[in-house]
Amino acid sequence: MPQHEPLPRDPVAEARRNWEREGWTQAAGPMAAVTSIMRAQQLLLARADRILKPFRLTFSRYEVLALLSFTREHRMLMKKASALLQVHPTSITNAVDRLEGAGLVRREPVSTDRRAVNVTLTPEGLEVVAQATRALNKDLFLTTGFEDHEVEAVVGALNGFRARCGDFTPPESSSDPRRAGS
Amino acid sequence: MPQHEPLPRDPVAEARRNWEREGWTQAAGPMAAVTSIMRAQQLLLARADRILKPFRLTFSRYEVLALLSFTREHRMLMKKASALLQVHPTSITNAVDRLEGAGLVRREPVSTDRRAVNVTLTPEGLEVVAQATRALNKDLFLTTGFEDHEVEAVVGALNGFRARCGDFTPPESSSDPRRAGS
DNA sequence: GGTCGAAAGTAGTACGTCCGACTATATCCG
DNA sequence: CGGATATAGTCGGACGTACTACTTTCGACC
Repeated sequence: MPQHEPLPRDPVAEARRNWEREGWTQAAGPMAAVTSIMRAQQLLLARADRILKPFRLTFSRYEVLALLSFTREHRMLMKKASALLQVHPTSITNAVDRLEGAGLVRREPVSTDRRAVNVTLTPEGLEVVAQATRALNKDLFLTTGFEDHEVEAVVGALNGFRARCGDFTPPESSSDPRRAGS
Repeated sequence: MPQHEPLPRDPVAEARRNWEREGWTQAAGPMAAVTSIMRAQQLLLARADRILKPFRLTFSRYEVLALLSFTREHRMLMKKASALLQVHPTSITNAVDRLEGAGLVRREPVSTDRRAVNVTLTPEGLEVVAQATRALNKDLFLTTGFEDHEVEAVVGALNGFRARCGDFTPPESSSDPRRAGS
């Protein structure tokens, strides 16, 4: 699936050695982690898009569908989708435009606020997202090769980072402060 | 820096609960890991681009400059840059177009192969990449908040994944088979 | 030596993302 | 009540990425 031949050596390790050679030893580890994340995301996104291609979906559009499918009424405000997916409102507009064109969602007015728009999953959309999820589970999530302890390590470490970056408010007081500890 | 308010709850944990509720327990962990990686990359890229903005650089263009800066002659074939950065040749063309426009690199013909093009760092480019690297070290890598053990966990786990995906050939025989061990 | 396939790079197109500007509506308050 | 401000969503543009198609050149084979 990568359009490139495998490299003879790990480019992340290479970069780390370069950093250490320049004396940036403190930054070398985090730099390697950041670079690993960037490259892994690139590989994951490419794989996901390839898996979703038969459904005429991209990963971004799949995320919108999946989000809707987990709501009671299969319906959500554009604004809320934008907030939950942490993307710019125009990205949601873009995704919904295409999903609506494909008949997988509908835009509906909101009676209590005429500025707002509800996005609703159509029956076709519900069917497609179910199939797409099965495909992703089978061909991506179940075959990443991540070991259980790696999953917890990655999720745990990135959890802390995301919380610090303001992705979400870490559960400090009430809810449940369990960490992804092994 | 995120253009959104922090969410009240962790969306990754939320998704994981949804997966488990549907009975996709095997896939739930890797799904959470993948989602974490996607979101972390989004946050990291946004931060990096913001840090690089004063230098009129994006992270992609910075990567090209950094790659060149670590070669002896500050020079590299387009093709090789494409392979090392694992991006499509057209992405390199795009990046080099803009870097050349900014006077940070030059395209030079290759005497032994008239199809090929060498990209060479200009003195301005060398200066800019040095400053940009200092900025990234200071404002991104040294402030990710990753603990040492988290760095090794993330790098190690993604290392395995990237090797399996064909990002690079894992060192199995000769070179140096040390893993990202603590 | 000539042909034919492969390789390096570029142009054009599609898509996703962000930003800034804009419209329409809602809300706050004086 | 009415103007100022804030909010929901969209439009146009910039940028990064990938894909396809194309040109030029290389190299290999007959």
